[in-house]
Amino acid sequence: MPEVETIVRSLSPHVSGCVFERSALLRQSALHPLSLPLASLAGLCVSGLWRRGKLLVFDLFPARQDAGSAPDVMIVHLRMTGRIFTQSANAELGRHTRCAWSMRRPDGSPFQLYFDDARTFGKILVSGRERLLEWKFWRELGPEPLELSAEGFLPRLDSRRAIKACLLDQSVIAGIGNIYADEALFAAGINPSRPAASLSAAEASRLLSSIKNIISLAIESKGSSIRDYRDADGNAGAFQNNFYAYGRAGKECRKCGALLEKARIGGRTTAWCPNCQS
DNA sequence: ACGCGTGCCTGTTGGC
DNA sequence: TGCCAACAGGCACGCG
Repeated sequence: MPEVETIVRSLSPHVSGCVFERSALLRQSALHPLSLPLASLAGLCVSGLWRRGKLLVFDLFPARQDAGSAPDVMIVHLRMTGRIFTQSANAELGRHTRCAWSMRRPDGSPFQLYFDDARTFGKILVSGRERLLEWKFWRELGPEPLELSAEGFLPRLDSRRAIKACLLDQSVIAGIGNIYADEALFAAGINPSRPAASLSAAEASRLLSSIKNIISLAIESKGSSIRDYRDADGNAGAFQNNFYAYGRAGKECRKCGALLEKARIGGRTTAWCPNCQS
């Protein structure tokens, strides 16, 4: 999510106020099954770019004659290896380019918007706002962590699942991936295997504070670049240098020196300090 | 209703 | 050096 937030900030100046002309879908599976055809974007203007959880949302200005049937939003989910960036109008496609949009700036100059995705997990969804509610994932997406209160968070943890699994569940809380789940649990001193419902109100409050703190710091660092992630200008993030838990299994804890442990929790590789997290 | 395991997908890594 | 299995992970889906 800090990566998506960084992409919103870096891509927005390049696409805001620009108009879609042609779309080239190079990999059919990149289009979400609920999406309208990409051809429906033609003539629409990007009136804003924002983020909801890990989803990148393009607001589309209904500038066409047939505005009644025109989509008013395009959502891009980059998943792990997706990248989105602008290119010159005559640029060649990359090996992993899944979609390319020909666009025009307010001054009339042409350019392209590329969606590259090596592992092809990412999705594009063009839709009207009402139709969007047919998308279960969107409908049930949990609250934004930075806007969530401790009182709102606690009842969402009423589950026998491991707290780590709950943090990764986008309907519990939006935007937390494997990296930030491990980091937040470490910062809060909470063992990732604990049943979510076993957390006291004080612990849940501490965890939420840690989530907000970690996410804010990661956004300030422009995200974490393990390997693939780059922002819309091609820049890597720096938060990977601040990891205490993620990817550090078998290494010494940066706080107490104990060896970090590793297990699969919530279906994901998890690292934690057996001494600092209980 | 809930919680868990598996599949999707391809580039990278590490063991033999 | 080359080969290949394991691994990375966000989410959909099916099972018990």
